[in-house]
Amino acid sequence: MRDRPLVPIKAAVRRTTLAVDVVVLSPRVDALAVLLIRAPAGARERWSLPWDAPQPGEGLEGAAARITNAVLGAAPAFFEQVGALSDGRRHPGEADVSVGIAALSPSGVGLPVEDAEWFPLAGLPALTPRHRTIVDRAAAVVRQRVDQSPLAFRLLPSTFTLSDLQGVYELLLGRRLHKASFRRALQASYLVEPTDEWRSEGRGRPAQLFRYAPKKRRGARRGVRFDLFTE
Amino acid sequence: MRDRPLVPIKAAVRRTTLAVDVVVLSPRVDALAVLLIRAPAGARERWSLPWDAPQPGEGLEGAAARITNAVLGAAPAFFEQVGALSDGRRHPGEADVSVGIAALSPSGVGLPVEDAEWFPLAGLPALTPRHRTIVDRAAAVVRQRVDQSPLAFRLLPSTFTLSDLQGVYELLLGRRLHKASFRRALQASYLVEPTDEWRSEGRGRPAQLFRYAPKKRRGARRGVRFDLFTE
DNA sequence: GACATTGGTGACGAATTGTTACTAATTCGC
DNA sequence: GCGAATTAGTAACAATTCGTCACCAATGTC
Repeated sequence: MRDRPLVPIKAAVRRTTLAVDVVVLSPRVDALAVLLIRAPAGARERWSLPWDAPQPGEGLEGAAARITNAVLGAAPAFFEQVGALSDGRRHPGEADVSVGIAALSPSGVGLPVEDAEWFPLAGLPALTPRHRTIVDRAAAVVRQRVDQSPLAFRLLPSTFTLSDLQGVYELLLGRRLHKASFRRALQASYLVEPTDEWRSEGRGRPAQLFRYAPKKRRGARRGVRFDLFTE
Repeated sequence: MRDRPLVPIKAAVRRTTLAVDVVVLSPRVDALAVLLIRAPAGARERWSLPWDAPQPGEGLEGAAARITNAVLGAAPAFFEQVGALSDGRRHPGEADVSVGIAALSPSGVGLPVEDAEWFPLAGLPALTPRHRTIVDRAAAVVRQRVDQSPLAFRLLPSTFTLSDLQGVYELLLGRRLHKASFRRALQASYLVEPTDEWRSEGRGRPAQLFRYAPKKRRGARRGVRFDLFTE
């Protein structure tokens, strides 16, 4: 405690450069895909996440929506911040600070502009170190939020089959789920209600269509779980 | 898709003012407390979170450590980002963007400087709107991370009783836990190991001391839980 | 009509969880 | 010294949840 200032810190703002870096995720052909843009010639990495500085008066999520719209032609269906990074590592615009944002976009919505392309999450080209971190965190955040937020429903049309829904969950979580267990948990959650429509799609029995209709239920607070500590 | 630019966005950094706002949380007399600093005379709110702009070359967590040290005289035991806010709402330093950081400090470590004081989380004085949001999010983040991160152990000395540990969990979660269930879950988690020391503290049977010693265990991946959707 | 394919559910054993109730070791009051 | 109070620690039971298997239903294909 010797070298602590005797008076409270004198806080002062400083000017820094800030970037919003967006990880647009979308289900494409049975895998989650990330939207990347071609870097200008001469850059060390040939691809990067879409990014920009936020406009004055524009919120961070607003900037993410604008950026997604500029690259994909459609606003994302869901956002989640991934964290702010100021690690001094390389960024395409040499921004001092990056705010990473995960954005989810339903498949079939929007079309990438000429210099943008979908890449499967599992097979991305080289990115700047900071972008690489942001992508990894975005995937982790999505996996963590998928059962606490109606995120999966934003990737589906307003009515959908339970198999569709399970497919989205499997894509987002990156693993297979057991059909009976999935439906039982869904039943218990009161998140969907059946419509009286059915959809026949090729072979197999037609599936009933459901819609997202969350009902209030008392918070089921469990004991401590002591999940896997990643640290 | 009409009004979408025909070429990929030309990203450009802009200069903005950035603040790191720290929510220092610490167990004080059976409640979680937040460290606030007295605002300069004339400010609309009389108290605020400790904050500052990050120094050049200093990371965001580094800034949070420096700020905490300046106000408390001790570095925090744990950090977690709470998110970046650029909502245009009021901030003591009129920063364009705030990065909120939750910092945990063990009780009994450090001493607030003259113009700083602990307030119980449940009874805070008025803060600027942005600071109020950051505090609320910090509490939520801590509650969410407490069973995924060895955060509770950072608030305890290297050896502790299981009652101590349960008390910290209850403080962080803001609710009581059942003794037998807590211990069974802890047993199953292989996070602690007993020492051969015992501590007799006033009346009652002496308690065995434990230490934090996480053992590797295979990731227990469960099915989907469909937790409470807050949205 | 047999069969492949997809949708949907009942039911059973295993594992987990919430709770009660008990035993153990100590201090306090008298 | 001795019982009451207090805190630590655990066994055991009931209820619930979870993972899985097995099956039935409805459709298209041959």
